[in-house]
Amino acid sequence: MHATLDELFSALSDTTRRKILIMLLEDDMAVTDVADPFDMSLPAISKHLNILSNAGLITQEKRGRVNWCKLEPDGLRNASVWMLGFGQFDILDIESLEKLIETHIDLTQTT
Amino acid sequence: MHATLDELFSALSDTTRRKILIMLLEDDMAVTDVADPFDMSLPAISKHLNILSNAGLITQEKRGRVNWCKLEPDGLRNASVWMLGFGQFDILDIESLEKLIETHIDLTQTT
DNA sequence: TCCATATTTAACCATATGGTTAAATATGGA
DNA sequence: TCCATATTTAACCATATGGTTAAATATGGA
Repeated sequence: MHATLDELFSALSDTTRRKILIMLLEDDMAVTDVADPFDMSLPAISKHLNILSNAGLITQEKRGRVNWCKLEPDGLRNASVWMLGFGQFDILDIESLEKLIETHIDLTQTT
Repeated sequence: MHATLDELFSALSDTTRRKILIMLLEDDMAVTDVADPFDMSLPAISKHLNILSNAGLITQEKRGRVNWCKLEPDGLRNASVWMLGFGQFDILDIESLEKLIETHIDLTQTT
């Protein structure tokens, strides 16, 4: 269940897989629909989805014939934590970060 | 000069390379000294350092016989930005994030 | 029952990756 | 000048990665 950092960063190191993640940010999708925008065979996409699953970045739930792919938001946590520990916040522009957090708090408080 | 996200995440996907980055967080180091704690040949380390260079995560400066390796703090920026865009801040614990920022501001203001 | 749809598995292939050892290169210093 | 030190380059190797096509599998629906 615990994906390693190797698996995580490795999963993120492919453009196709990052695109898939961004697509899934929008909504859950069936494998065939994930594959649609790519100029690549279905088995290739299927493999990419497996890699994302093993990295803990998505989960797949089979309902009937359809395998629904769902983003696993916790998946990035370990990579994020590593970057935090590494000191990414010395790098990022602090103002935009604070804005982001305010936005987040707003969103949290309206729930 | 511009490392791709593929190169960046790929460079981060190896434990040896992540360890090297953490070592360089401490101080600049010669190639031989970087290699020392690893149970691996010098050419292997040399290759890893090249990968880190190409990913923009370190720079190397040759002074005399010695090739000094230096962390490139901007290197992580693109990866960080991608993760931000991806919405990592919905994931992370906001309180600890705020503490981090306060710490950062303190550090910034004492300079 | 039988065909269509959704997806995975199997077998394969070319190239990339991460390591090795041996040799080459370049600088420092006696 | 000549040896030691620091590092890279070359040639090689086994395994991983990212793709392919063909076949298998499983469910849905007429």
